[in-house]
Amino acid sequence: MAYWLFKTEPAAFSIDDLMARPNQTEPWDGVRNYQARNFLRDEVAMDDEVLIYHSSCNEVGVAGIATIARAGYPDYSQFDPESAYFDPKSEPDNPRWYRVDVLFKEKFSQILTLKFIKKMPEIEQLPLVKKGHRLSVMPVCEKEWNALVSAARSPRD
DNA sequence: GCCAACGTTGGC
DNA sequence: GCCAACGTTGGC
Repeated sequence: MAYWLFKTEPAAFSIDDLMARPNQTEPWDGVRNYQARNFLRDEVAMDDEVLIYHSSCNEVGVAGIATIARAGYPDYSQFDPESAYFDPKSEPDNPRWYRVDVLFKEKFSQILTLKFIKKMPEIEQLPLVKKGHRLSVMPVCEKEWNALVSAARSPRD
């Protein structure tokens, strides 16, 4: 069992959108970064747990938890010329981009803000807090996962 | 909207 | 294989 953090812009897709989906499940598509792709294709596994992180919005931070309902498989949007994620250089017999399915698990009553996370002493290696990081799918170690989840569930100012 | 940091592209 | 130019990310 591994832990992850996935970023999303809530204006496009938020934890509330995931909660409202039929079966509360959604394909996590549109990831177009090779390092993130490698995680989705090779490492993210069924039943892994995922922090859903809201970026580029009013309240930047971790909004809730999802689990992996399906491990990596080709992201069909890369072959759809109508899609914003269309990639003309990707070949159907050798897909360049992968996605997973996520299942809603929990919405925190309060966003665990990036500002708060940066002040947590337990958070040392999470790529999120490194300067200039741009990774949209990243691993979270167990110690940091536990610290983040317990902070997110605790009342704070 | 700004802009620093970063990843990707493509000419050589 | 180098590296400048370009496009994107993402916090503020």
